[in-house]
Amino acid sequence: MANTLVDELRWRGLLFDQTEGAEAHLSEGPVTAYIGFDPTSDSLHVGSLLPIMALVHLQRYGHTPIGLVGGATGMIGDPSGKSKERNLLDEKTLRGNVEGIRALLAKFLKFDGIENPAKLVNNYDWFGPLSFIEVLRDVGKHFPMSAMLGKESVKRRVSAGGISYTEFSYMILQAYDFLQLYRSEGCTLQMGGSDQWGNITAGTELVRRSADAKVHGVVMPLVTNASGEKFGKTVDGAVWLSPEKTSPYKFYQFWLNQSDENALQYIKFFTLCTEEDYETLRSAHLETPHLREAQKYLARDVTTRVHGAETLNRVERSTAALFGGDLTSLSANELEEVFQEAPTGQLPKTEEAPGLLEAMIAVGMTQSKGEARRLIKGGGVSVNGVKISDSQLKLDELNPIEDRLFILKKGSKKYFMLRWE
RNA sequence: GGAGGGAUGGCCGAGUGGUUAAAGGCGACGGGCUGUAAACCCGUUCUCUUUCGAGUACACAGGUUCAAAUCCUGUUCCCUCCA
Repeated sequence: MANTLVDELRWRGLLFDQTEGAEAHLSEGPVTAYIGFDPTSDSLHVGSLLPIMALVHLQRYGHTPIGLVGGATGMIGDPSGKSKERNLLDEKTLRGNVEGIRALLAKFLKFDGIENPAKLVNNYDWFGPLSFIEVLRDVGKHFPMSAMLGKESVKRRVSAGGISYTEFSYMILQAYDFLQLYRSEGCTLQMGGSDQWGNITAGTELVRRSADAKVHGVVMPLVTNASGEKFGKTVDGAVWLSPEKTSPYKFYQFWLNQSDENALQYIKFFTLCTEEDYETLRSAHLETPHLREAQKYLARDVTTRVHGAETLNRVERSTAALFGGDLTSLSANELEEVFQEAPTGQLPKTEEAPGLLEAMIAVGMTQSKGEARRLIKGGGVSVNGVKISDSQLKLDELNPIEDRLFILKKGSKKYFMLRWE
């Protein structure tokens, strides 16, 4: 372990910017720090993993981490990094989302049994009872218009077509969070992604002006892949942390399929790998890149932390069966277990067996028979591990497993399951 | 308010009466190579049809013509310039 939190963040490449004196402040002793999470969905996606890891690092270095869920700010919408005005969520939806986030954070942080237990707060608790008049009088007074208009997030939105008063006010709310946590918890540090810099400094300003205290901000880089695209988005959409939204199998595969460069970077970002172990792994990876040890390490580590060791085990067994293993060595029941996350279709056993083309449509592999035919012609389809070249085949000619199950494969890694019973 | 330009397949973009289901690019999908990678190479990419072929399609609604994405009229939407 590095000597201090800042050193730790630095070698991991997680230190993007910090307010003046932040590093000194952190080295003086344990501090209380917070990071905000946006509850616009009931699950966080992998993009939120970085701030979560930041809380974890805080706790490891003896600081007290506070996770703040924006029950109130989520109703407003942060204009940072957004090009459009957001839809507002109702209170009930938000409450549900907050609960989901609480459950998730519990997997990463210790909430009791140690000297610096993590805390979770919801800013709706203090914004709910607060009146508009109070905000304008006590908080708004400390915000010069010129400073607000000068914020990058505001400028970009104004020139991109406008911003509503509601979202314009967002920074005031986030700043007030900091003030509130400073007063009630002695919180002196806010962390976040670099897109939060404007909001964070709004907070340190507010605390300085209204409580006459020096508090700090530390921001982390935004995670992008090697080609600069936003991290965590795939063609199927975001990669979520909850198993209901993104299956553990897909989750594991997401990490496993990272490029060499990204994998090494992400190990520093998303695992607790020590610097020594990292260097060992890195040189091993550079020497034998085809073994993809970095990807495997990354996928195992993150999947275990998010979904648990048991789930990792299951996912790895599926992976072994799918890549390199022999499907037909498994029983129908085992296959159903392995492919429980694959798209599944069903066809009835009729007098005349349905054709393969129909089956492909039934499991959602293709939209039309023409497309199915072309795919077979191109050599992109296997059934129960056997590559198909004849699109006229009927199901009874394709050796159903235990006379009722087909595993269809499209391309090299997309699987579909067909029940024929 | 005045003048002009435009709307083509998931996206960009050729095409101004007949070999145009519509060039080219991107994306997507499949194959090869490989490490379940990157790069690269090849193929496919409206629907139905084994093939032949048929149907639908170039903003929308009509019209001219043997024949229209292409010409005409109206409608809707977008853009640029002037005031």
